[in-house]
Amino acid sequence: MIEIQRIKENRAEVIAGLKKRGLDSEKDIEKILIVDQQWRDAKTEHQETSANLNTISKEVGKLFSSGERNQAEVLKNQSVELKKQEATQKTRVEELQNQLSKAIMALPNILRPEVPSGNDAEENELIFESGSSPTKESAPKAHWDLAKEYQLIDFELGVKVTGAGFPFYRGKGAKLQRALISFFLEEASNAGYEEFSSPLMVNEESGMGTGQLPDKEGMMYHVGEDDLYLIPTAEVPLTNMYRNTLLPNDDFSIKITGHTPCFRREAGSYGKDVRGLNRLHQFEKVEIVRIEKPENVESALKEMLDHVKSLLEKLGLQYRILKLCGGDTGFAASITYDFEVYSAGQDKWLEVSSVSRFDTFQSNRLKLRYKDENKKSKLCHTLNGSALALPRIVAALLENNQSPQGIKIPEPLVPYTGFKIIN
RNA sequence: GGAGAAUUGGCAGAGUGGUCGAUUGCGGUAGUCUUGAAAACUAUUGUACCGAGAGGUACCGGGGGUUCGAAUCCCUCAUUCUCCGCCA
Repeated sequence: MIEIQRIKENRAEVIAGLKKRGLDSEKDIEKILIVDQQWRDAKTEHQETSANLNTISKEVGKLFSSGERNQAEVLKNQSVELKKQEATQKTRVEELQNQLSKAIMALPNILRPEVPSGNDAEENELIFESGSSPTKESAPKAHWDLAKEYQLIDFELGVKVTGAGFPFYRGKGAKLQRALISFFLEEASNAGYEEFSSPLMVNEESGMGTGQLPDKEGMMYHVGEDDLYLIPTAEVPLTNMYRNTLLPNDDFSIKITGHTPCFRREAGSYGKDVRGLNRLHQFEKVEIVRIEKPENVESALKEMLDHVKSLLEKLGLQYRILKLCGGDTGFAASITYDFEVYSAGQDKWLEVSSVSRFDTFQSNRLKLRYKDENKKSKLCHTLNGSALALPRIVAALLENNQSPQGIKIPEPLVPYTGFKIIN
């Protein structure tokens, strides 16, 4: 949620920031400012009436206790009218308030100046590309064939038991997955992130806090009977731990990590994009989350990017980094960097991490604040990133490390898998 | 799932219809005293919002209601604890 203060003070900048998303927000902004003013006026008026009412009530109390019944009755009758007025004003304030917050909630985050303009993934900006794939095969196989050949993943079994997009991992496939999770968590720990194991379902308030609700309701599985949502990413529980929090000073830099399965409905996906491990309804991911004061955000972001880079390098994967253009950047983010690994068998780039800063967009919804050096409350900044999402990493490892002898496990991963090759 | 008890400021804990945003203790902050510290004493110490300001409004688990007036009465939901049932 954009801060109303920001809209008021930097109207042009806000409109420009939204324009980069292809949004013509001028009229919406205009309306927000009008409703905001109406709300303020109504609120002031209502408060005055309340103050009057309070004064009268106290007066009545005094008269009663000093025995002046008649006088008290007169005042009581007076207050009846005022009370009606107060109720009407209150309703109006609430209406305006709702209208206002709805309008503001509907606005996506303002993009940072360095975000390139553009409509879709085609126009993302390539900012880094690493070396080449280690595979020596002239016609490398796709991971779904390799998974079958070595009995690592069983897609059909998943369809039988649950449905498409819920595969079984088995044998060395399951172990590889477990090894990757441990490896990523350990790397995050070493980088100073505190590990959490979180709930996998969240309530509606949490969905609101990080911005999945109300805008992207359809992405999450909803358990109707208990009104809970299966998390689409660990970001939701990890960030919402800090909902309604006022940090006591500005001496903080919160770094948390966690592994969770992620559940996504992925309605409307089809074709080769969903083949094999490319897009699943349930997948494992290790997430890193940071809560920072504004001064530290830039360096935190760089640190996170370096962290993800180092993971991919340790795994020996060919990868590239994209700075997403306006049209491709998510609702809540002010800037996003995507990491993609090269998948030799499919000759395709697969997204394995998305590192974003949200500025105060989430913390405003979350009411996550800190006291600055002048003891004033200010909104924290939040950032998060995948480090990393598993299935596509598995896909890339299988495809890039294949050889006639089998699939070679990258050196740093061997202590976690307990085997060096899948054959 | 059933029965009972509870939920008050950073913590502990008073308060059952009328200057209660809330007694008190601890803690925090500032000061006095001290060479320094401790102790003692004094003062201060919640959050959000409206208002140019003076000031005002709201908040005693959440929501609703009764009343001129609610922390206090009523309804409802949530959470915690105890007992029973069930269970990894």
